[in-house]
Amino acid sequence: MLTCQVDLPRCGGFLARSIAQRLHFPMIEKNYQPADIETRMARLWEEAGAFKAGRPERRDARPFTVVIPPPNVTGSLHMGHALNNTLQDILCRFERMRGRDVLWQPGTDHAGIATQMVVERQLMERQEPGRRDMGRAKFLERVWQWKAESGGVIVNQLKRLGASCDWSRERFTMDEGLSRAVAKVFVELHREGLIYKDKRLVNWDPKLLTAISDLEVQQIEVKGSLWYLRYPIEGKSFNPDDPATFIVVATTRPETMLGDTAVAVNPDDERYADLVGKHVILPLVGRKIPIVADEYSDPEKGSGAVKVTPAHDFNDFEVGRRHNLPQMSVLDQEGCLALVGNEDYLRGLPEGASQLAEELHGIDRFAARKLIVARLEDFGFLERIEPNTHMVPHGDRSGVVIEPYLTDQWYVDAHTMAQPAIAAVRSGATTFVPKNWEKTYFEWMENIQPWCISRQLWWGHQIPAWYGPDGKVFVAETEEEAVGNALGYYVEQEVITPEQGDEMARDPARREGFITRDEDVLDTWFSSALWPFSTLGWPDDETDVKRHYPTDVLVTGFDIIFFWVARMMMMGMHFMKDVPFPTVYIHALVRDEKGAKMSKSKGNVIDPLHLIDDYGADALRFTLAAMAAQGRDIKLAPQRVEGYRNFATKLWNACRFAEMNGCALPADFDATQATQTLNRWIAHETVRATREVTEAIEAYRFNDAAASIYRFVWNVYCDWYLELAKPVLMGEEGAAKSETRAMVAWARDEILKLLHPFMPFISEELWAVTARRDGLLVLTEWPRKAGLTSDEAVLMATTSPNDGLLPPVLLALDTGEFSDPAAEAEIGWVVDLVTAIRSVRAEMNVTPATLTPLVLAGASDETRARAQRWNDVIRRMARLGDISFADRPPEGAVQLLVRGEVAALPLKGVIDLAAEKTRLDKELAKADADIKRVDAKLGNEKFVANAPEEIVEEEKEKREAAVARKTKILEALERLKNAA
RNA sequence: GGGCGCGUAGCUCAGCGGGAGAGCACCUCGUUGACAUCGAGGGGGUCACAGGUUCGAUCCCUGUCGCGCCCA
Repeated sequence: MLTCQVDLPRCGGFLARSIAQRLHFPMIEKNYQPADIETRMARLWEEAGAFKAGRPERRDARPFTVVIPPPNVTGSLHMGHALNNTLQDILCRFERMRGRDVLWQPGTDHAGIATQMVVERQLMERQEPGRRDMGRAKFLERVWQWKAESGGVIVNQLKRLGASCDWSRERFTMDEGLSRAVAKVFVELHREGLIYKDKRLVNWDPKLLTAISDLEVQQIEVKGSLWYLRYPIEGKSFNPDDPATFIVVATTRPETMLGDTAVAVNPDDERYADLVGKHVILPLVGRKIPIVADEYSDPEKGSGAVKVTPAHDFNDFEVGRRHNLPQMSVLDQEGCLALVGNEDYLRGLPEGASQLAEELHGIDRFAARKLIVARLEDFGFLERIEPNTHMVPHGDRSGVVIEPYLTDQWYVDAHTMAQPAIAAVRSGATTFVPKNWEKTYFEWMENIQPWCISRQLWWGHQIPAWYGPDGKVFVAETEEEAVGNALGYYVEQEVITPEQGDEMARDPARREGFITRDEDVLDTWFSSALWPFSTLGWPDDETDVKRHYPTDVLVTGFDIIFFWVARMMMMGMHFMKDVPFPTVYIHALVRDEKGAKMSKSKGNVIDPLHLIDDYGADALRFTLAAMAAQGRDIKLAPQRVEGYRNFATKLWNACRFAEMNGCALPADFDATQATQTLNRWIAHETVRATREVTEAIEAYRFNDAAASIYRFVWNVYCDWYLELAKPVLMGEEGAAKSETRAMVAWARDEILKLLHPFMPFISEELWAVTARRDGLLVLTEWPRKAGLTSDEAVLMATTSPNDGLLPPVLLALDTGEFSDPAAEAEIGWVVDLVTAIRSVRAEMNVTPATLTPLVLAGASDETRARAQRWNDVIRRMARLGDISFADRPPEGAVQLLVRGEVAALPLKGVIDLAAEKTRLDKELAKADADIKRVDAKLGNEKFVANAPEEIVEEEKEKREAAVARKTKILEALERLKNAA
């Protein structure tokens, strides 16, 4: 314990420093240097294993579990990560200090497409053989190699941000355990019929050559055209000038006309009523196709007739199904016309059609569009072209136009799996914060489509399905099992002999070409969906699943509610029979200061690492927390970060001040037992701040929590408490001084605790250098709300959320015995008096060097006593000469109203009497306006009758105060007149 | 077309049934014993618009206008 017998400031820095050194803790450096602190504190936490879950002393504590939204292994920290992880870290550090056994589960996502693209690009840049030339095995080796070398960048960046994850438990979606979870889930869902293979239209990416899910498609508005084509009616001699010989169809995709298998008109469209059931001859191709009636065709749009191309359009696919139309692909994987050798296309075509096929074969879809339109025009089939702005699907990764494409893919029956997930949110088992996101969730879940989970990529979890020579599929968790099943089956079917079966089972080379594995991999989000339990060891070891599932809260952005949250809900409900988290906190998107989404192409990306370099991780974190109000996007201006860096500096200097004044906390100090009014006041304010910060974090109101601690530190502790304490700290030794020193240190320590979740680095550093400590701040107990007994605190830390032992009273306690209205009244008076004097001095242009006297006129005994007690402080802070008392204010003095009494500054000769009259007139007008407004209310019978009693009481008090004020102002004006 | 959200001080944003707030910017003053990364003071808003509910509306409801996002 440090009790300084020496008056440190008078001895100067040197002595203070040497005393501190003898007491074995370092002095606070003169300047706040975030970079230096961050490195050292990070190391300290690491060495102490501070973030480890399952610390022995917390074995019996209630766990608090959060799984990180795994960043892409290719990623680097952007503002969204910074926000997301800051908020999670605030919660984790907060609960850790509250005694919980915190597991913040970190890890990264293999990010199938993104990672494969990165490595492919690298191969290209190095002019090495491409993926296909290299072969699957070798390519995958390269990806793993890349992952080992540069895959961990983002993890280190998260550490720089201060993320208190249990890094010893870092997982990767493709590590062995998680891969086993993926296989098991696939096999079980397949067995239950919830995963199946189907041939239907998918969103095909012609650049990446893979199917993608609906969610990976972005609809982008494109200025295109609407082409009006004339399709000749069968049996009539086509004449471009005779509308009776053709039907006009409007299309945005003329190049797919080669694959048309019908023309559709609306059944209610009278214009075409007599054509339904007849046929048209497809221009250029010569194929005879029917005219069908279908609701899909909108009479208002285009010509009212549409061509139907079931293999290249999602709507047409449905129309085709309803009318039993053939599905005819005319494009290949890369979006080029595929006509030569295309049996579906060539079947039944007239002589000469193959010539067209040869001419157009292999041409890219967009070039083909031009060619086909030109050719249609040549023959009079093109009626006109209209400009047309419409939505065109684009791949979110490749950026190219997506092609609806007919292929075999694996699907999850999302509709069935969504039902329990919907019910869980309906019942409140999981709630969204803010609540309005539930609507978005329901909207999507209730209209969910089959989820295409297969990808024609190499990097990812290869689908655990094997095919026999007849295409029969064998799904199993391991190759051994699948092959066993397959060989058994074919032996039984007498396709092979038992001896052949044995050989194939023993030697993979022998079964090559007989049994082959599905080449495709799973959608990255398939493994992400298992994250809340796969990272806990499922299915191999359920110990941690039992302790940590369901997790406590998920913190994420709204942009991945569909991608991730919804799918975790489905998988969690299915495999764990419970929600993955009772609360989903959805935070905003971080935008640039103009509100634009940050993107590389716009060049408006603010790099969080640069902000950390410039202002420190603490300042960035505090900024993000302070701006994370629910329900609004964050427009980030770097200036805000600078402001919060200044806040850190302010705190730094306040701690230096405390140190220079020998402020230290005696071991047995009890803040509630303070005797000095000022000290009782700051204890009261500290408890209030504690309550505000605690309740705000509990309610996920990060901005309120940040605002509370900011205001308390700067506008209460620094601006008033330390200033008011100065005369005591500079004065004679004694009980008052000792208590004040202790209280300065106590409040400082409470501040460091409250601030820690937001600014972990500087708070930990200051914790270390301001006193000898038993342990790190990160593991120090959070200040309890007043009235919370230690038994209750223990209960809170050890009770599990579902056992109903947590009494509601713990969640809403007031300041209880810490409240001290008397202290508030006295310090409030000092604050008001000083503020009023400062204000009028500035207004009257009194230079700071001028020490004016103060006369308290007609002061009550209480005011006289207060003025004497606070004489030094008031004089120093308000730049006064001396303070005296009188029955009436002296003539020609400026008269201020402070809590109903007159404080006069005799400034005769210093001030401009006319200006003072103007000032008083203004105040008089204000008082009159107040009285008038209140009178209007109180004069309203309905108000008095209907308004709550306390509101009416309040209004009456306001009126009395305003009237009293007015009286004093009138008196002041009167005296002013006499002085003139 | 459907859904969600937002229009509050010059800027970025809190507040959300009972007298308009913060930070930054701006203006004035300041080498006061932690801090100029600071201190003191100040100016600045018919809370988008129009109706309605209410004793009372920036706040609740309806509509209009403007902006953003998501889904078709």
